[in-house]
Amino acid sequence: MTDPFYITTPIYYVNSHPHIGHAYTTIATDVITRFRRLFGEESYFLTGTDEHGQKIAESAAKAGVEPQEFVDQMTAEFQALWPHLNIENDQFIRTTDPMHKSSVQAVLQRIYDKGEIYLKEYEGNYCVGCERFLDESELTPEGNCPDHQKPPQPYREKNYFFKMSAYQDWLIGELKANEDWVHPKRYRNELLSFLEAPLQDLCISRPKSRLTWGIELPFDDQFVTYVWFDALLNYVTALGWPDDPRYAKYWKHCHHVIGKDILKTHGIYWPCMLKGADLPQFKKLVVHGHWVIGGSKMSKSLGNVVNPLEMKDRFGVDPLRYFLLREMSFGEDSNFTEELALARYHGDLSNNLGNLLNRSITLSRKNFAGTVPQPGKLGARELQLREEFTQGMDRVRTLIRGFQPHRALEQVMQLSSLVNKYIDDHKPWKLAKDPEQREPLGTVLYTALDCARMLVALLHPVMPDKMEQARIQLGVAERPLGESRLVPGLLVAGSELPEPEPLFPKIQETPAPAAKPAEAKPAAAPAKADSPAEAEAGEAIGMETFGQVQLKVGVIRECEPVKKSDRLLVSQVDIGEEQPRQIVSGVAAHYTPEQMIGKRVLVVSNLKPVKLRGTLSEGMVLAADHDGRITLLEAPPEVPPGSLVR
RNA sequence: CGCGGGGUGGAGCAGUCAGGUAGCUCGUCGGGCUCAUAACCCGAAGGUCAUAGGUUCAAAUCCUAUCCCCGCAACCA
Repeated sequence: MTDPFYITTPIYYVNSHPHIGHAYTTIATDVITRFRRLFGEESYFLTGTDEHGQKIAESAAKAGVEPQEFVDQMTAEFQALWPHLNIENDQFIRTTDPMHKSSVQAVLQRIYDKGEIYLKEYEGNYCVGCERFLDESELTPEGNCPDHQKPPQPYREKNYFFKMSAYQDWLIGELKANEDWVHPKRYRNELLSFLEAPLQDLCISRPKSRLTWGIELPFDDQFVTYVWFDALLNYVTALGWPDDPRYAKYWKHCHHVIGKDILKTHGIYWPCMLKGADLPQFKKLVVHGHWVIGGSKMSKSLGNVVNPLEMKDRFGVDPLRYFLLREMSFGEDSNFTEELALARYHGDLSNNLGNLLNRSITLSRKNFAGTVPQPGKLGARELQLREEFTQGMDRVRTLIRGFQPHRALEQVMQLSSLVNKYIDDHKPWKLAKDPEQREPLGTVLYTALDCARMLVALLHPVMPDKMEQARIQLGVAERPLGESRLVPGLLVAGSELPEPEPLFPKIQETPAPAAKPAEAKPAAAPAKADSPAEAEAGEAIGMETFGQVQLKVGVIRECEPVKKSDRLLVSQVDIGEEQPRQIVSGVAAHYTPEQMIGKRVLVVSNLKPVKLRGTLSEGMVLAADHDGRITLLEAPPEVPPGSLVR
């Protein structure tokens, strides 16, 4: 009798569109859930959206709609996407659900009644433009807001605080006592190191004068609750806390799957909040890493941007799911490139598994009139193979339960290899030529098909559609779900085997980048360009606009690093004026000061001077950016400094 | 001393928390097979597990120090 299993993704903030991060977390959670069900555990999978807050209100205003209308649209986007990624969640919670709101208020009231929430007036640097308090460290050297170039105003404000600091020692104790509370363990250590510094009380409100799009505090209608008590509580309110039987059944078995970016909120704020509300703790925090593109950040130049979600159109959803789960060592960051995805697809799915299915089905059809062969008496080799499968499937179960899907899938593929080897060893194509060997032939082919059947069951959680097709190819009538499917010998001899088609056909190597630009990208329909930089080949500018830019040739006479900065170099550039210009450039990652000196570069000479990291910069040196590499553009040696560039 | 992650055969990665024959995928070379999606199987070459110390009967794994990469933060006019 195993415990029920409750698993959640974070609720996603609907101020931005769904991206690979959302998709990965949700797919991983879905896969784990489906595995648990395969292993016979009763599971409940929750995801949803976080819909309140300042940014939402702003975005709605900008779009000229009411916040509710805005979040309805954005949430619909998430809800529409998940089925396309073969995600089957049991529930989808929205923080604007009435039930959620009333539960949040109930929890807040409860903590307030205990005296764990207090009102405090405090003073800070408030930037009206940003509509928020700025920390000292965020200000420019002159003490201005970096975005608005204006000094923030000293501002007094009252807000409610949760006495989180009181729970610091308790939390440290919990983390130390429960080694498995946070997975992988590394993140537990990280939390403990956070907790070496004193924990501050948590500001949990916003005055309505600043923000109305939120849940009103039950004990003061002049305030709404800030994100923490609104968003994190969804895990509890979704279950119908306090009275719904789902809460009683599932809550204490709760596993939170999160990306490492929100470790602190889930590993520190959330346990303290639960403790403050006298609610039981969740069971486990499961933390995964991030996808990086091509080893570093995405380069916006040309076709090098890999949008992982577009991979679904190229490979199909299921292979994408397989790749994401197999490739990322759970907890670590991982690289996403088309090459890696293609290698996995061909190596694991086409060659190993797909071909195994194809060859064993084809052989059986040819020799047994299109049906699953009748096996003879099993020999030592067959029994051994079954034993290896039984053990292998146990390992898969253990690895999945230990949140190591990458290793679980590695294990599955090794089982697949084993069957390929078994077939090769027994050479059924040879047996087929000898009428005397009819029975051993049946045994070998049956065993291969039966093993393939178990592999299909094992991979169903990862690739539901593909494995459903495979199930049909194997002539299995029942859906291969449920633990009993993981038992050898269940394949029914005599079942019809339809003509197989390759499940994972080979995919052409990367088409030349030139092939692409013509076709529009209808797939990712809704708005894309969210920053001006992405407007790339945007509207053409007129000559008069370009004419406003004054370019000159300059020679770098001196150069040194800017202190307290690892991207900036400051150069003295001779552009034919009496004094050399001091120019700061963000090229320290690509050039040493020594390499800079003597270069004959192109300079924008009529830029408004600014201070960067406290150092004055009176212009800009032009450079080419190719795949993240920076190369300074240089003028030929015969051009004297000060020459105008036109 | 801002925070964190990583350095394992040619490439990409497991393994490190609970020390005990160094594993996977791809690539290379040789062989086998021909049922199958030019797939499958076998064999070989190739690693002082970044470096230096230490603990231990035993260290990729634990401890200390150092070097190098990469994210984040600040910052690329």
